[in-house]
Amino acid sequence: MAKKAEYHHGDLRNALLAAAEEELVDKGPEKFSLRGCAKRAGVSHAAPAHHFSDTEALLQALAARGFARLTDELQALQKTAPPDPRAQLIAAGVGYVHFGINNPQLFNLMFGGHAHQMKYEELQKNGEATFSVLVNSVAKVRGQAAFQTEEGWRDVTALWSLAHGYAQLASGNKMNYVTDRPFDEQRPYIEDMLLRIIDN
Amino acid sequence: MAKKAEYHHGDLRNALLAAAEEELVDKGPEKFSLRGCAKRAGVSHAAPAHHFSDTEALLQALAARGFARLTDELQALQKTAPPDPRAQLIAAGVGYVHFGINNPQLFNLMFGGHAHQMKYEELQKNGEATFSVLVNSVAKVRGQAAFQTEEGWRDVTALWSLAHGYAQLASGNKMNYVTDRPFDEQRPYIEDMLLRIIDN
DNA sequence: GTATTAAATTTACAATGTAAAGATAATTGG
DNA sequence: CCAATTATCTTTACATTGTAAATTTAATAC
Repeated sequence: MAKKAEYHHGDLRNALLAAAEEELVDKGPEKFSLRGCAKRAGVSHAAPAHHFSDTEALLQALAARGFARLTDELQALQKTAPPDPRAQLIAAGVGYVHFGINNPQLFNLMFGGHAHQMKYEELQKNGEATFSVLVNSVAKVRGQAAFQTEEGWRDVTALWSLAHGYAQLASGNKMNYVTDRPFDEQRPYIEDMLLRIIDN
Repeated sequence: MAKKAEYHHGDLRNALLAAAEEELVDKGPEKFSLRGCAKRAGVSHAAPAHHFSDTEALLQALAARGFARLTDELQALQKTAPPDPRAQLIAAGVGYVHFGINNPQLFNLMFGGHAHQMKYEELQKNGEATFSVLVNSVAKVRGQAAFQTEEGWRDVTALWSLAHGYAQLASGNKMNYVTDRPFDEQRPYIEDMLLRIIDN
């Protein structure tokens, strides 16, 4: 529990993850630098090596953390939402979009990589946890038996795709005609889109 | 029209763009290197500077080219599809997904950046051209008057979001439960999802 | 309290992006 | 047709980066 800058940081791993997110947010994925993260955390440039095998490992850990945070946010939103299944599902969908719009760089990191599944299982696991929030919400609307047919999976796929696509297009400034507006004005449109799928 | 390796390449700009795509595809966005592109094109590592101000400019030009190719593919698909408006729209939507799945790194480059709009207007322009294929297709289904109300824009937003989200989730290995199958097996599901939105 | 281990630093090096200066080919104007 | 100019590419140079190795310092274990 050291306060001053000392030889042993105490919690450098987490500090580096926080620093990496800052670095990512204000320098962008291209200009991102490991040495920059170390500087932000107040340690030498080689210190990260003791906690992350290389830059990629740090970024993947950050992505994994992003999924964990997204899962938490969705669950928190569902707790404050009305308990009926449709409202719960809408809460998750809107929360998903909200997260993407508010964390564009992190969101992109989380979904930008390819073929990293095997290598970083924590990332895989946390991603699946997020996914299961959605799946469970659909199950509560459609009934558990839905997933014995393929229709339940189609619902999940369509809902997830819709929310995800909107989130990325919005956060990437590809739909300025709608995303120039504050989020609370977008919310009814998002809800409407999601409901169109739920209500077939 | 020189064949042998000579001092003046003749068409280095295009050769570099082709090299950059190769480099991106088989090294990935992290390990991507400008010097690697130069080597692939068979020129010195400083040659690219005469055609692109920096690495970012090369990547943005590649993204712009990606949008141009996507637009072409969509229009080509629409020419072979049945002429009725719904089939035309479906062709564009399915083609969009197909492009994303077959060009995951390029697709990600095209949609991964942020705040580059002002700087690289060709990218902006080509992106809008792709977008207009979708908009026009929706207009032909709904009637031109649709865009005087907000409902037409909602259709566009929902369709685009759905296609885009599916494409990215699929190409990022986040939906293996469906994307492990060959594309022709996915096609009817994709069409079904798009139709669900078109048919309200 | 010493030995061992963990956590950080310092040093070193190869790879990269980019700038500057030089070399070579293409083009232009007479 | 030839000199001069311009465009295109190379060579050289340098700061930044990622990562490995050796070293130092603190924490832990016996």
